[in-house]
Amino acid sequence: MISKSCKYAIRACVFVASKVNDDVKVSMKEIANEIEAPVAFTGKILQMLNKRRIITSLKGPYGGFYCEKYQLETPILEIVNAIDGLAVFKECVMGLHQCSDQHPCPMHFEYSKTKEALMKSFSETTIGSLADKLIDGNSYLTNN
Amino acid sequence: MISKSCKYAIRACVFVASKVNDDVKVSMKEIANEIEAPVAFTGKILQMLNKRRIITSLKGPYGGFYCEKYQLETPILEIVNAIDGLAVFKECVMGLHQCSDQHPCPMHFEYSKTKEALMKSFSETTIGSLADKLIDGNSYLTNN
DNA sequence: CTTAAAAAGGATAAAATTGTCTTCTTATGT
DNA sequence: ACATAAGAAGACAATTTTATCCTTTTTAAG
Ligand code: FES
Ligand code: FES
Repeated sequence: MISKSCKYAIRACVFVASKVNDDVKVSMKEIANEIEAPVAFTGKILQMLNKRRIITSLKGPYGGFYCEKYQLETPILEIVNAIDGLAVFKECVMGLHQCSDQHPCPMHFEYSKTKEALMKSFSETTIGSLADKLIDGNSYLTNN
Repeated sequence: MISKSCKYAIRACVFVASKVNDDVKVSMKEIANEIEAPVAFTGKILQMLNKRRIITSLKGPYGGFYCEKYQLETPILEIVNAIDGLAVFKECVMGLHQCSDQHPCPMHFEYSKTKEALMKSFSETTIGSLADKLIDGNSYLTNN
């Protein structure tokens, strides 16, 4: 569905966002530890997210990653777009080069509804709303 | 969403199934050509599908691949299972090792509904029904 | 029985994704 | 200014997925 990198990215964003009220920055290491990903690889992902202004980074001592208020409103769709692109929501299930009502594959009319729904759901869910669920203790970011 | 191999597999099955009334066998080459995949790679995929009895093969001159009547009832889900496994329908969107109501990630309750719906749709759609849509001319297997 | 056509199987290779290591840059406190 | 702590960046390595090539086996027709 979505790539491993993208899953790391979503978890990282939600984790960082969940710290916004504590007004602390979290380091690459802390994030990598939380999301159970290799540190250096986590770094790469955080870099991309920072470039896209999905999270914010600050170098130097006492530096790290954090979310600005406006960034809490970022839809999860933007994370997916930043890491994997939007192909998963647009491509044909059967691999035709174009997915369209005009030249549909046999699964198109059944399947494209689900794709749309999925994309809508990803675009309406914000990083902040997921962080809130975490904070409320209704859900988890780590295994066990 | 699903792998390139799996897309090839679905298209291959539907193509083979669409020939069932003509009572002909189709060769690896013909299939590869139709689904726009490399011949040898198509061979590997057809091999797996044959092993799982999703399609049937016959070696030798006048040999090739075909669908037996009962195979038309095979759900698309079985093709996905044969090539990619069912992980896409079961795994956590955010990458937790287990997806469950007891230990949900923040996206779980929103997302797992869609996953279920998708899996249901894949399990209720048969190879034969897709082949029929092709035959009716309502849909296409090739680009352009 | 021989020949030939086709799929099966195994070994390799290319490309994409995921992961690692080292050096460079920036910010902070003294 | 200096030392240090952190992310940024680039080169490289491992793994997985996709693709190729060659040989073997099976089958049908003559
Ligand atoms: S054309 Fe295949 S899903 Fe739209
Ligand atoms: S736990 Fe993440 S989708 Fe179910």
